[in-house]
Amino acid sequence: MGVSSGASAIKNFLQINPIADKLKPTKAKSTINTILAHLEAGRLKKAVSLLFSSPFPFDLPLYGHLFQLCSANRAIVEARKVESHLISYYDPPPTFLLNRAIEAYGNCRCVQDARELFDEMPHRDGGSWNALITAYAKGGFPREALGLFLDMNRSGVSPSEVTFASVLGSCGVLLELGFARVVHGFVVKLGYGGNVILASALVDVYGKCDEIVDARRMFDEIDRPNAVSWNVIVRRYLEVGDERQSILMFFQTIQTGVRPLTFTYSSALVACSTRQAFLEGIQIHGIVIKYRHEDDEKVATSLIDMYVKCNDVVSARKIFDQPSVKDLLSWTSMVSGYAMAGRLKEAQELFDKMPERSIISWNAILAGYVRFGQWEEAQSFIFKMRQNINDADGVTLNLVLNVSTALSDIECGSQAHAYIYRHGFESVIYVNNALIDMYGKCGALGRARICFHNMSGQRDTISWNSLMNSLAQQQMSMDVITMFREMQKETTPNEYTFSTLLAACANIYANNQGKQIHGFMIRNGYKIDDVILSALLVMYSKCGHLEYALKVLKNAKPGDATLWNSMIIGCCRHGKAREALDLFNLMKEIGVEPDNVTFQAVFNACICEGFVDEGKRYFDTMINDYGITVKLEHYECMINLYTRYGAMKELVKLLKMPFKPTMSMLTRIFDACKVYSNPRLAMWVAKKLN
DNA sequence: ATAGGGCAGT
Repeated sequence: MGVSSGASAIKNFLQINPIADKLKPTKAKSTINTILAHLEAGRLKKAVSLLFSSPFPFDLPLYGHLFQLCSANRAIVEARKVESHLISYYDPPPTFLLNRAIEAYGNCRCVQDARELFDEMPHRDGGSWNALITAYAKGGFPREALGLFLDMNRSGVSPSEVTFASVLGSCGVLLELGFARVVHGFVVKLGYGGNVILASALVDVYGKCDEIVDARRMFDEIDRPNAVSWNVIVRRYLEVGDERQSILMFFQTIQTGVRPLTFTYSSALVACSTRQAFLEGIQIHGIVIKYRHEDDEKVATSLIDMYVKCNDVVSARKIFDQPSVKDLLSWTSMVSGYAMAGRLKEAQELFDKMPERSIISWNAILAGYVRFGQWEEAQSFIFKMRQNINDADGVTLNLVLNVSTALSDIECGSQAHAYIYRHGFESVIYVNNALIDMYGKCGALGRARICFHNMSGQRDTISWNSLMNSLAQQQMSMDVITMFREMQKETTPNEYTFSTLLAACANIYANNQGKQIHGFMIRNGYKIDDVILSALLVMYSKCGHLEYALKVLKNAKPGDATLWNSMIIGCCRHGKAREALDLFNLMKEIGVEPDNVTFQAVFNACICEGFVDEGKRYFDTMINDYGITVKLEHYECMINLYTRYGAMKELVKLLKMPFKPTMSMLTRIFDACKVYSNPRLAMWVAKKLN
């Protein structure tokens, strides 16, 4: 605002004061005392109505005082009365008081009143612009606030620090990065660069606009960041997904000696939860205690949640048991803690004790049953939910659909579908995706397709994956490959897409397509994780490209038997039994622990090549050296091996197994008895068959 | 004048 407008305010004051003095009778003295008494007692309404009914002007400071109180109490009617009184007895009214009036209207969220007064006032100064811009910014009209800022500059009034604060706030809401940069230049040019509040506001805008590097640069320029500055940088790091930096900045806050805001703990603790940073979480807990923030409900809930997410339910419970921190959210947090740890009985018990429950509390329990595959319990819980609350949200429906899918209960799924339709959850993408998944996995591909088509225009990668996955499971491999082409016109595939796609290629031995997909992934920089590696290996080995499969195996991190199993099975399938056994020996050398599937594959290799003695040795090794429990499948392999190559003595010994021989085993043995003429064993089999 | 938190699923 500068000197000139300040001077004009004083000039106004001097001009009108003599008039006011002339009009002020003794009666005013007693009235003003009554008004002050009302104000003292907090009776703003009475004070204003007395003012309003007094047909004479009062001292200017009284108006200022009244406007401020109207602001604080959001008393719009009173604010209008005070303004009306002021302009009736002072012509022109002093600008600084009208500015207070604009502020009051702004705080009452009556932008229209603020604007009208601003337009009608005889003299405007910088304060008037500030008041109006702030009114718009706070009133939820950030766009208009920015427009006014431009008008202000055009009219030659120079913005103050206060203006910039409001304007930067509005830039943050609108994610107006370009505007913010211009304002930043302005701030520096006018010499406000050292203002902590403005600098913090800039950190905030840059962070909100995802320009976290600029945000940090700005932050580092602040000489003495205050608690808000630290809060902003911790929060912004969290929201761009850099939890590590968020935590680091929190600890720097402490090192600088700044007492964190309670909000800041929440951000830092959420960061710990996401990263499962247990040790850091404990340290933050210590700081919470040091600064006596442990009784804050929100801080406590964040702590509980941090412990829960770091799998320390006991510590979570200790905080929860402190008397002052129990509210709906901490209850729910604790219940969810037990549920997610698989301690569903304890979760249920605590849930039953809750003084009140939200839909989130209900969902927490249901989510526990779903996560741990307790489908029957989940189903009866859903039933209980229906009886107790007449409410479901997107998460509930998603969970209900998961249960339906797992139980192949298309009836339950269709009921959920009807609910979704009636309550308008069709616009929720992940609910729709769950529907596609449910119908697809229940075998109702037609209905899955209908859901898929109904959400055209709002489909995401998961929608495509769901349908493709169901198609692949039902051997419609060509459709999967066709859909992949369609998919790329609309959205981007992810790792999950490729594992489905590669499985489909493997199913129909489409190794050319498989190879193309592999190349596509490499060219487009997709992460080749364990799941993809396994899918690639299965695809190559199934299609007989054993050399490619081997390359994949070499690139995988050692130690995972599954990949080796696929490789060994692939060798067997293509008549390379010797290589299969070499691989097994290599596995041993490298130190990869074989599992029961590995041995099944090894036995199959022996069957292919007629390695009877070797097969027997591997069988003994499995039991004696690896301590693997012999499963029926292993006996099946060995019986297959011995019968095919007439190792009747070994066969008889093997039949002392702890399983009842299956029908297919018995027929196989019986046939072998005929070929290798073993009437005694044949009799034994015949007896079993009867 | 700046910021403005915590619980359910994906």
